[in-house]
Amino acid sequence: MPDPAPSSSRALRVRFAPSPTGFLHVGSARTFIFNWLCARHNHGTMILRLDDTDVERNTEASVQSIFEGLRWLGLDWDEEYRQSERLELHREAAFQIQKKNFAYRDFTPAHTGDSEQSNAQGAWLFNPGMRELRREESDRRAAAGEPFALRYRVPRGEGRVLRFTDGVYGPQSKLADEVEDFALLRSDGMPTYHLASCVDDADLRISHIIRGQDHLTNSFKHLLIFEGLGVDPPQFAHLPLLVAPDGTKLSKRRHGPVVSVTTYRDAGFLPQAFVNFLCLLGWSPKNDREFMTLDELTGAFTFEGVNRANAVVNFTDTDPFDPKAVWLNAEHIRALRVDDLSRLVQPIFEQAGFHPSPEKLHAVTPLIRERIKLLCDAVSAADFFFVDQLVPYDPAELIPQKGDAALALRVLQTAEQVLATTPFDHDSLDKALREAAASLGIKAGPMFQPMRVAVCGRKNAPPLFETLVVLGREVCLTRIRQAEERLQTLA
RNA sequence: GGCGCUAUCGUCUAGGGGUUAGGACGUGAGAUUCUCAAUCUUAAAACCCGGGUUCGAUUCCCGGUAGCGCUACCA
Repeated sequence: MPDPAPSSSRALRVRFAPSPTGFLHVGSARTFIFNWLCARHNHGTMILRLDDTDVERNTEASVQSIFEGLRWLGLDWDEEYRQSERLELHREAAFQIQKKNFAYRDFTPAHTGDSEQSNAQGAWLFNPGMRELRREESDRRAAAGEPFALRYRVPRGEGRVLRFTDGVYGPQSKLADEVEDFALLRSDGMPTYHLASCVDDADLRISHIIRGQDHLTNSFKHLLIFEGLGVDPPQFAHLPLLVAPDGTKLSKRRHGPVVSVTTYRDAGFLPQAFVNFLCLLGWSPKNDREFMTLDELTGAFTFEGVNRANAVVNFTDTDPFDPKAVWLNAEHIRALRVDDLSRLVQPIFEQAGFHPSPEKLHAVTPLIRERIKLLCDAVSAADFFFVDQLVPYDPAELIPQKGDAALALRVLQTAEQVLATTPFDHDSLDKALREAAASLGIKAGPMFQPMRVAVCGRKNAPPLFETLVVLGREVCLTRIRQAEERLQTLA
């Protein structure tokens, strides 16, 4: 083991340690974010460690998908490790723990029964006979090749109380007698999660372990391992879990793609909005602020702000995203500069089969910025700017509320004349079209609605004059003439 | 079953021995506007239950209940 003498003033080092058994899950992403916030807030070191000791379930594809997710979040890390490359360290540590008599060999065959049933009568603590096996016999059986698991020799019968102060949950204690003799090494010689994790945390001089609350009770075991290793344990801080509306822990199996961060990315969430949303789940700056930039989050982050109850991510079958996440995303979109939004939305239009020039897109962007909640909404909000031919619409939509086809036709004919002769800028069009309405003896509404439908192909669209300007005179005139023809078909 | 953790509007949360229990999302109504959106105003909506401590508990303590987690040679 490396230098085991940490000082209380050692540098802050935190780690995010996902096991690559699938895509990056929103709960994991949140754990990563809180670790990152803690690191950056305290000018510490952020470490990414892939806990990939479970060869059965780990895949390289998962590793890639985790990187993909993290890259999208846009949060960095300073050091990177793979647990599978540190196997020797773990084995050596296990050997040292055993040597110090903090662990013993258990030759009992692996437990295969239904664990629920075996737990029904009470907690299993250790396999009788194995804890007290004489050293010589244990050595002999091991030398003879008999498989064994290495178990921690949890202190018993001395009333020992295990204690630590959690950064979120406060003082924690548990009777050592109630902790089972957990495994350190499996009978195939591979380290368990508990061992590998603690050995690496010690070796990497992790100062704060920030992880999901599902590890809260595991921390007592980890305390014991650190003791066996002869190092001071790090500080612990557990985060409340993210749960589904039914209260169960978010899981890939039960809840599907809604728990994958790539689902949010693909739906057009902004990473900063997603991060903002996740931070607000189980944490509060306590000042009623909700919309926050990464810098603001970093500045405001403290463990005191972390809530202790699980947080529900509110999705349904029809709507996979929490309404608050969507709202925050809209807020972040509105906060974007036109340049940036325009650049983000470009690939989305490309995917949808539109190929707007950057200039045109730049002109369209301000018209849709306040009208979209997700980036992908941009296509349905602005497609009419980029098509050659409007998709057919119901000509009846051209007729204003209190009017008839004849009025609509007069409006369009008047509009056609105005558009043909007026300078094509916002203010001129505004003035000329309002005057035209007045000359027809109608209000702005009945004047603009037929025009809007004619030009956009639908009733709900961005403001008319801006739209006309972006579309350009020729396109507007063409579409208005087409609308007039469509109107004829009604009569 | 054992152990641990948790409990404020539907959801995310603030608060805390005496408050009209605050904000936000969502929902309803209204205002504004050329539609939509945005914006503004407004309404409905919460302290799990029972004991105790106290002049007074939603807040502190205990119990119950419920939920979650751990209870694997998974992580």
